Formats: sequence, structure tokens, C-alpha cells
Amino acid sequence: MRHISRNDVMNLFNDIRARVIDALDAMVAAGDLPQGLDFANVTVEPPRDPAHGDMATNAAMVLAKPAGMKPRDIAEKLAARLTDGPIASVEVAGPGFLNLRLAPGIWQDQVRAALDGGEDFGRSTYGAGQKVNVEFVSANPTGPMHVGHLRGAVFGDALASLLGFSGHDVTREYYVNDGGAQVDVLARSAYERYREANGLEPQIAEGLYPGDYLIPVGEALKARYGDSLIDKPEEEWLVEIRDFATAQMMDLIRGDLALLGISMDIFSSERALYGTGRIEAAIERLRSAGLIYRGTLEPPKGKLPEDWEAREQTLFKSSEFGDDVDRPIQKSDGAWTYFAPDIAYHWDKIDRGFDQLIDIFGADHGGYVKRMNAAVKALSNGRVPLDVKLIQLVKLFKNGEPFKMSKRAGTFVTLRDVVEQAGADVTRFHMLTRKNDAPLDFDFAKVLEQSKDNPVWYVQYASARVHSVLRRAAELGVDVSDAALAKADLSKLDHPAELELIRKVAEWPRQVEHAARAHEPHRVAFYLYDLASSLHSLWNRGNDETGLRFVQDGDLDTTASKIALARSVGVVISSGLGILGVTPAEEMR
RNA sequence: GCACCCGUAGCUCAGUUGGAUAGAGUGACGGCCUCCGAAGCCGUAGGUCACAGGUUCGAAUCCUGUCGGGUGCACCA
Repeated sequence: MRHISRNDVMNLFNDIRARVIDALDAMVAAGDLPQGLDFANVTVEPPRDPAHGDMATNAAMVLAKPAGMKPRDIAEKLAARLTDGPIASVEVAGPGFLNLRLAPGIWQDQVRAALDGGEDFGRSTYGAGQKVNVEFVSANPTGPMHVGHLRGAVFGDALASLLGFSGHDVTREYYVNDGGAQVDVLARSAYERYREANGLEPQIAEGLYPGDYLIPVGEALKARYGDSLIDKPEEEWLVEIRDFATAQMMDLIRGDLALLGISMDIFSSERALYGTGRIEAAIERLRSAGLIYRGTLEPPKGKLPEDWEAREQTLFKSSEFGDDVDRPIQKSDGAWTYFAPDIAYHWDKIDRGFDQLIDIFGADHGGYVKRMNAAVKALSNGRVPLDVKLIQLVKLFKNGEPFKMSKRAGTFVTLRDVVEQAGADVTRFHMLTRKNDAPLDFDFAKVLEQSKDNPVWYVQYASARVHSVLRRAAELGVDVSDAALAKADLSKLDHPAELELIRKVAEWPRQVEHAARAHEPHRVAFYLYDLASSLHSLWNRGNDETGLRFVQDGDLDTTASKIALARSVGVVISSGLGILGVTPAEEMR
């Protein structure tokens, strides 16, 4: 029998799949199957219909064609080799599925595994320690974060946690766009506030940042420079004020992130790439691969920009890597485009030894992903995969009414506004209740509502019920420590309604692994909702069937078994919420 | 015009990387509290998975085309 790691034991589905693969290997050895088959598509999954048993495998069907055999023949030979250990019985069904029934106690063992593992239950090693870089937020350092940044921030942080939980070595990274014209605008805006602090009338011209958040920056500048910069030409103060203001803005942003419980491992500066030869070196690397040339791009088809004119530019041959056209890396005046330092930046990430890169962009930057993918492919010789996740817009509502925002009118909503009104836990969970590429509605009234319409509340309510029942059992004299509960007689948990909940708990390792593979943390949120639903369902059955209540007056042993189940649900909820960055509730009052 | 994302119940959305009879919430209707937390649970109703082809044992899922919505399209970042 193949060696099974502790991790695989925790993921029952992987364990059973390993047994199926072993049986297939044995069939090959015995000549029942041809050599050289690929078992990668063999899956073991919970069947949708419970009547189909505990688990089902498609092995016979996916192997029929490559093996040149009938599914039914494979299925029957495979079935004969599977009834062993945890698998109690096997039947061939439908077009060639093998429906597996597990031996008594196997599911219950998963409850024990959850209690033994605690919040490590479901942790996996499939990431194999791979170094993954998750770059997210990367908001321009020109002001506080607003709602537009909020969702990407939560998504990136949760994805990073999810990958860490599944065995990756994760770095959270922020790319500071401090190299372009917008930080000069910031400097000029801050300068006006500096003049204001010196008692002069600020002249916030069109195009400057009007926000109040620069007023304290102006005062800090006064404290530092007095009036020595007043009426001096821009050349004398631009760089100093720019660097100062940028640093202040980054402090602001770090504070905003902290409100959400987000802490970056690294802030990488775009500006720091200039003048170090890093950009030139990155471009040179592409040039030596024959991917840089001087050329003139075709005008875009369809509506032609008014001021379009043919220009010779330095181009990157991104079209060789799936991009639609080649992309300019230098402007006509010879300065780098935004793309050039970004190429250098990604090369730097590759250079730092990451095995996998993930970028999180707003959906409005979708047009950028092909060229970035092309660059990373070219720079790493295809070694390092880049996955760009696009985050769709958040639509704000208040009691069903759309919340109009306008930067000009000063009514744009900051991240701080949202978190202070809704709370970090609610905000974070709600941001993850949609797939990243689907638009999301955020209604300040609804997210705070206490009903099952609100998934945050619903999951928290389940958590609170678990804690409630643990408290009651403790009052009756049950030792509710995990170590003690793990010793309870779990074979008492044999009612179909209880088994249904146990199955949900047992699915956690599998769900979290799938979520990690897909880079989709929202799956964790949906699973938790589902798990909460199963708990509520069992709970309410206890109203009619008193034998199903978690607390059984006068029978401490049975209570301990049932509390063990409740606690395993609680363990998974806090583990799952932990990945999402949400604190589980102990009570709702 | 081109590229990317999306199209699933009246509404808002999931859908286990191709599996068996497509699921939740909400809204509508009907049940369940002398009972561990009813802020909950159970049931009924509701579908041509935008449309048309194709791939195969098998498609909401993969490919092609069409329609509809969003986003982006040289010297902005």
C-alpha cells in the first residue's frame, strides 16, 4: 500500500483516491490494464445523490478509451480490488461509475481529525512550499484608499492566506506607483497646502488633488521647512516635497490596510527602479532574446484617435506570446512607458526566486494582462506562471438606493468610511461572497442585517450556536476540551441527519484545496455558508426529535459525542473564517 | 472594428476544473417555538443553463459562430 501522509489522511477524498490509484496500478501489474495509462483525470468525489453512496469514482469511464476497453469491464475488475480498509462496498452504476460505501466509523473519524487538527484541519501540503508572490492593492500613493481598492485588498489578502493554508510560501507585496506624473501632481497639491499652512491662499488648480487629507501634510511641511520654500521655483522643491508627500500617503495607506487587518510583507517602489540600471537590464534581456525592435504600430482599427500619427517606437514583441499587438516600452521622447518599469519589476520578482506570480488588478486594467503575461513568459523562459486576477466593481447602496460617488463633488467614499460603518469582519466577508470577476453589490443596510439573507450573519450565528451548546454542556459537567472530546465515542453519531453534517465537515480539506487551486477564496465563503446551513438544519431537527439535540440531559457520554460534532463544525468555521480574515463570533447578543 | 470578462429560477447569485435527476438566497404560498438561541428550520411553486452547431460514453462547464451586457484598445498610470 502506498505511503499515506498525515495530510492525506486528513483529506479523506485524497485517501480514497490514492486507494483507487493503487488498485489501478495493481491492475496494470496484473495485465488487466495496459501499460502507460495516465490516471490524472481519475477523480473521487461525493455524489450529488446520497443514494449513490459515500463517494464515486469515474476511473472506469475516463480510462475506457485510452485502454481500449469497455467501461463496464474495467469497473468490475477495479471493484473487486477496492473492497478493503475503509471501503466497505462497491457497486457499478450508470454508465460506469463506481459507487463506494465506506466502512462504519470512517466518517466519524473525520470529526476526530478535526478535533485533533484544530484549525490546522484542512491544511494541506499540496503547495509543496512553492514560493508565491501575491501583488495586490498597489493603489497610487496620492491619497487615502477608496472603495475601488477595497475589494482587491480583501481578495488579495484572503487569497494569500488561502495559499499559505495549502502549503505555499506566500509573500504579500505592494507595488508603489511612485514613478509617474501623478506623484508630481501630488507634490504640487501638497505644496499648495504648505502655502496654506503658512497663511497664504492655496491655489488648487484644475488637475490638482483637492482632498483635505493633504492639509496635515502641508502643516508637516511647514514644521519641517518653515517658510523657506515659499515663492521658490518648482525645481527647488518638487523632488523633496514629492518624496515627503509620497511617504506620508503610504503611511495613510498602511493605516487604511491595517483597518482591514492587512499587512504587507514588502512594498516595492517603482521609482527605485529608475537610475539603477534595472530597467535597462530587463529590456536588454529581452533584446538579447530578439524581442525588442524599432517599429511603427498600425493604427487601431475602428474609431481612430483624433491625434493619431504614425511613430517609430521601441517595441516589445509581446505578440509572440499571445498578445494582440506588440507594445511600446519607450515614448517618442525616449522616456520609458509605464510598461517598462513594470517589466523590470516583474523580472525582479522572478529573480527573487518566486515559483509563481499572482497580480490582482481592477477589471479596468484587463487590457494589460496579455502584455504582462507575455513579459513574464519571455523573462522567465516560461518557467514562472503569472495569474492575473481581475476584480470587478463594487456598487454601493444605502437601503437599496444607489450611492452616487463623484470625486469632483468630494462625495467619493473612502475605505475608512466603509470599514467604520460596516466593520472589518462584515466588510471582508461580504467582499468575498462573489466571484472576483462578477460585480458586487454592497448595501450598508443589508450587510448589517441580522438574517439568513446576510451570509456573514448566518455563518456567525452558526458559530455562536456552537459556542452556546459548548457552554451548556460544560455546565452539565462535560469536559469540552478538544482533547477530551476527541476521546468520545463517536460511533454514537449514526443518525442520517448527523452523518450529513459530518460529511460537510469532512469536505473541508477538499473544499479548501479546490479553492486554493482555482485561486478563488470566495469558495471558502460559500462552503462556510453551506456548513452553517447544515448545522442549523440539524439543530432545528432537535426541536422535534429530542434525541438529536446536542445536549442530552442526564447522558454525559452521548452529550460528549454530540458536542464533539458541534465542536468540529466550530473548528472548521473558525479555520475558514481565519482564511477570510474574519473573527468568529462566540455569541450574537 | 479587435481583445478580455459575463449571460443559469421573477430578482441576486453558486455550480466540486467534463459527471448521474442543474442548486442556494430572496420574493410567493403552506407548515414548525410548554423544546439545546424560531435572528432559525421544513415543504410547495418556479429552468429551452442567451441562441445555433461541434467535440464524446457524458457539456451549464471545452471549441466555433450569432445575439445581448460590461471593460479596455499607440507617446496615461
